[in-house]
Amino acid sequence: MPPISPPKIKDVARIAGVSTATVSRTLSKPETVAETTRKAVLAAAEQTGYRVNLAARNLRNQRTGAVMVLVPNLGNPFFSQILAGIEQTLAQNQLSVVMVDTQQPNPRPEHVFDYLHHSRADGIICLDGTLPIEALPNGASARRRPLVFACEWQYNDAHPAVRVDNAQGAKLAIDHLVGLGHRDIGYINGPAGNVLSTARYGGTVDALRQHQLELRPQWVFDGDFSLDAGIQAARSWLALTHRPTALFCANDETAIGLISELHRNGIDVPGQVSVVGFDDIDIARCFIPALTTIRQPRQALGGAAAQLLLDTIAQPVGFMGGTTEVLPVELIQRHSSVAPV
Amino acid sequence: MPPISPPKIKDVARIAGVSTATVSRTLSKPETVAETTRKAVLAAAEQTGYRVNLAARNLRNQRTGAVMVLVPNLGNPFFSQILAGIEQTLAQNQLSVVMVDTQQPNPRPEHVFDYLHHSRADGIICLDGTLPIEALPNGASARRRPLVFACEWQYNDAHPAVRVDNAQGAKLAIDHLVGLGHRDIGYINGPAGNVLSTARYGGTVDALRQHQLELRPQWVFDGDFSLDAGIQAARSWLALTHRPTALFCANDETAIGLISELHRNGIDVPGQVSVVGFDDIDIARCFIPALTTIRQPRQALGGAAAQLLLDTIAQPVGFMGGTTEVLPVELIQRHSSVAPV
DNA sequence: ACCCTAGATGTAATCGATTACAAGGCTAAA
DNA sequence: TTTAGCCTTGTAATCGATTACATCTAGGGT
Repeated sequence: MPPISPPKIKDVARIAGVSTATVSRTLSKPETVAETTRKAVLAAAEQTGYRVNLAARNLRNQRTGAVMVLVPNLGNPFFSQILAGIEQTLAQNQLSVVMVDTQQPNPRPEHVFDYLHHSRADGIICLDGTLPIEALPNGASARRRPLVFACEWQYNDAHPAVRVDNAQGAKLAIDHLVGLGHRDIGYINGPAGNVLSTARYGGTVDALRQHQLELRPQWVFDGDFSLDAGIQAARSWLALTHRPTALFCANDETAIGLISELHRNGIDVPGQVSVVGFDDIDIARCFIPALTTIRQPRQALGGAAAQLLLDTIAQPVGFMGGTTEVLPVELIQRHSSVAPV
Repeated sequence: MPPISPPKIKDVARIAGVSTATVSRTLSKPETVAETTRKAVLAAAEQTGYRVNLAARNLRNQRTGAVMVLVPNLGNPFFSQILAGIEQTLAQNQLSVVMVDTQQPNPRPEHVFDYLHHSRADGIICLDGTLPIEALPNGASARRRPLVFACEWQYNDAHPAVRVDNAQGAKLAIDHLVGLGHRDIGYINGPAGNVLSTARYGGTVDALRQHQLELRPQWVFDGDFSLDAGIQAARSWLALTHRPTALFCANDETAIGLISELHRNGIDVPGQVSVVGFDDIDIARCFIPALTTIRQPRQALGGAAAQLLLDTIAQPVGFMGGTTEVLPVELIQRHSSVAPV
């Protein structure tokens, strides 16, 4: 069978016996068209199975109907709920979601510019705080599309952002551990240079200081938010002569890797060391021991970012304020943290 | 500052002192243009920061440069690796990825048709085996875009698909448990009507039969791939008078929910009951006990689906064969399964 | 009966790129 | 010198929808 070309607005117009302008009006502003005409057009549209050609509409309307989401690592399950929140909010506004993994194996720097280009999307949600978005060629920034950060962000940056209160999360965790009686507390960090790492580390140091405690350098373990980072930290902890009695991890995956490796080496959590995570990923409540952690509302965060982008897009041109929306975090107390022996 | 309109091909042409046709040719087929001209055009393009307008190009070229991925639940972390595989392969082919969650709160049936519409995407990857893609209005199927299924699929369906050998996975799990000495084996199913549930259930029954064993109806627990399904199954198992000594779960999340709830009720895994999962999600290796499971290559599966779609798109029009690519699964033996007491 | 207005519809320009075809310039063979 | 033929470039149609503006019709007011 030959490939039948899809019906165009012209076909509908011909069948309905009107002009293309009338068809277009019927579909977008039905109230401006006479009752009889409207019925005829809708019938013709129905009969032909007409659907508007988006490329043509977008070209004419100078928009794309799409939002680009820049994800530092699509394969990381942490992002799935955020993406779901973004998608849901945008779909309700007839916008489609284009996902891009910013950690491509072939990182051409001009890619970044392509992402932000006006003909690609009506706006951008960036989950990657390390993307060099300021280094754009000649005057490109003036014709950039609205961009909001979600989750991560950039310092000294004028872009709107939605994030959780990471320092407050760290404080909740530390207060909790100190409240249980811990005084020797270690910290497993996220990737160096990551804003979340920095904020959570800073919050940890500050919170400890408020309790007249100090974060000893040898009790700070490098990490990268992965399970393996937790495993590595466990080995470092085991090698210490003077061990902290509690460990706060920059995220749940690290906490889980940590606990599993400690368990493999005969160390019981929380019996011999308490552990607190960050994120409250789904599995945290079913881990053994159930993980004490700082919950961040991931889906809501995605939804808020999408809404903020929609608001920014709706603003008069040129406006690009730096609203930062900070969502609250919550301590979820479970079984991986108890009073020290 | 006023919004500067972005440079168009006309502007580049004017600055380079050539026609728009020459600019277009320089950019897409440089070898057809004289050396001198090429340099002038490239310089002008560089100077203005010209980027092609994709809506215009797509309209003219009758393509969209995008692939639509239909995900049954974007928030489910299981899909993240598959999505990463898809994105990576497509990005290498200059295609962008539009993600759609098929479980919208407002499920208009004509949405399905919109997804498949030619002006939305050059092709579709569907991870949702339950989408009613065959129920399309008048002749729509003739002008549909290539579609491949990944992970899930539809029975009696002519679409290409990439999946793992689910029945073989079930067989590996059952053979493993029987090899350990188990004879009383239960199964926790996925959602009713889901092709994966059906295939894994069927594989389980067949494998048991090969060992002259039977899957007792009261040892089959309903589920839906969630942690809570595992928790529910644990309660059902606890309520049994005659309990199976091993449980095979339709996926890892269910297995983790199951083990956590058993643990909460003082039942040790694998001491009192062995558990095998399916998927080998990241955390499986760090769960306590480390989960014995059936690994499916999720990223590779996504990549293969994307490649299969690319191949289908490249085929002469009209061709839409039903190649089904089946990837192998692998038993990953860890610590949640041991010989019965 | 006549004019004016509001409402309905059609005409044609427009969005920005691509490309079939035409046309010009130049080389080389006759 | 002429002409065929190649290489390069320009002209203008095209993709499909939207919409400013022009046009036409019907009805109301005087």
